[in-house]
Amino acid sequence: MTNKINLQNLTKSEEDYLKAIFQLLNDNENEKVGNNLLADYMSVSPASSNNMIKKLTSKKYVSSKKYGKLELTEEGRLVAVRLIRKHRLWETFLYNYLNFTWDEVHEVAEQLEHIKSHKLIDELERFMDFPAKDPHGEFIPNAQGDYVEVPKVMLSSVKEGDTCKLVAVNDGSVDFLRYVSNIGLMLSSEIEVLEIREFDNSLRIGFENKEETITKKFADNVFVKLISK
Amino acid sequence: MTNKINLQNLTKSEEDYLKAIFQLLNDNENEKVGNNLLADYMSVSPASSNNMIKKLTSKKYVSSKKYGKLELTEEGRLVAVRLIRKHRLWETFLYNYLNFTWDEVHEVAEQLEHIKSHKLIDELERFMDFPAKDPHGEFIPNAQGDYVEVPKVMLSSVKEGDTCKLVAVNDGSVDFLRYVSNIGLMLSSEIEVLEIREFDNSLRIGFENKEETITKKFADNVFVKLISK
DNA sequence: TAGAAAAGTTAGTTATGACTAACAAAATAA
DNA sequence: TTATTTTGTTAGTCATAACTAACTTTTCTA
Repeated sequence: MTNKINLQNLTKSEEDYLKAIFQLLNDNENEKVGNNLLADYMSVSPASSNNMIKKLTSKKYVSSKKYGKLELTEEGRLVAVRLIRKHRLWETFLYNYLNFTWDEVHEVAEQLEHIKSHKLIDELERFMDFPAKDPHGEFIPNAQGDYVEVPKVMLSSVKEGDTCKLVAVNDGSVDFLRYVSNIGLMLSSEIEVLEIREFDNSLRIGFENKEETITKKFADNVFVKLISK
Repeated sequence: MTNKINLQNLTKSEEDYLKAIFQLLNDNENEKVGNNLLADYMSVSPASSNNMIKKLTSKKYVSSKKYGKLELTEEGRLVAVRLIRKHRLWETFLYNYLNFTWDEVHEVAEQLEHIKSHKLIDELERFMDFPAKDPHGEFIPNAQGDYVEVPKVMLSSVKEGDTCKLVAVNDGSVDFLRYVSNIGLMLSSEIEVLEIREFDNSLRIGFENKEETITKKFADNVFVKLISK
């Protein structure tokens, strides 16, 4: 009888849930991550996710109390980070070697990340010469499970010519949110800063074949992550 | 209401069974392929495989009658060949690019073959510049589903220096079978023909770090497939 | 050709991971 | 602070794909 947890013997479903919990905890650093949020993220009923939470809690990958918030144990976190590592390495492979486009990589990587073989993923990483970031600009965790987030910065601090991805907006005002979506920007939009006008600090930005001029105040309220190859 | 069969919507299990039936039909060209053989090959109980046969028959991938022999429909054959195509392309990738050895490739390819993406496999094939054979020397079927077997030849007809794989023995005599296994040869053994002595047509062969001398009569009763890169 | 062995089938059970419907607890608002 | 909404839980059902045990059909063999 051993108390060592076998990280290999998880079902595809269990893996998907652990990754989802990790992502939700990361994306909602301060707010509570609960069952309904998870159910929504996984596109299942709250009953289904509640079942899985119980299972993962009894298997010591998740720590949760009745009606309480969700957290991952050290083992659960490791499983999730390894999945993200695999996902990002495969996305990089598909994008750099197999002519996949930015928007095609995710769906296939979602399948490939569940392939069980340490050698496969480590050799794939070596074959690609240890890439630091995936096609979306996110850091690829190493084999030890070290996870680093690309820092979130204000759009107004991005340099001319750089490309970035919209990850959050300052949601203080409803007007502002409506303004953002009217322009056509949304979460994950890829934005290129075409020109910065020193006169009034306004920015000319390009995204999805459109161009717009935005004010410094607007750019101060939009948060992005830099994408670099 | 359409009568077109969706080749994409099969479970991993259904795919595995279809591939197994295809392999068994190929390996036992004349003999009857039935439920027990399939169960054995899949390492499940006859009840389980019988269930799946019914399901695949109702879905028109398999044609079978009660207590009768198994056959694949055209759709079933196509599913199986596409799986074999994927399996062999992945094996080739693992072997040629990711430092996998001959005996490591199968297990991982067994998982990778179930990834659903036409683009993935066609681009992988292009990336490797359309390889004709996999690391085991088997032909890789094309995207249209054309399947060609590497011909089975007598070991006595293999040229000096060539490498081949044992695929069958002439099983007329129990003595001979015992002789073969005593030497240490078995199905799938990789055999290199080191020397052919013209004096008595005996062969010096190497396999799994061993060397043996065999007679022409012995070599006439061992069937192999040539392996070429 | 009758009886035994092998091959195939059916019935009923189990685990996983979905679902709906009904209910309980917590959080928010009046 | 009570009422209402949101969030979380439980009970019971379904499909997939495995299992065992019992049974039937077919095929061998004496």
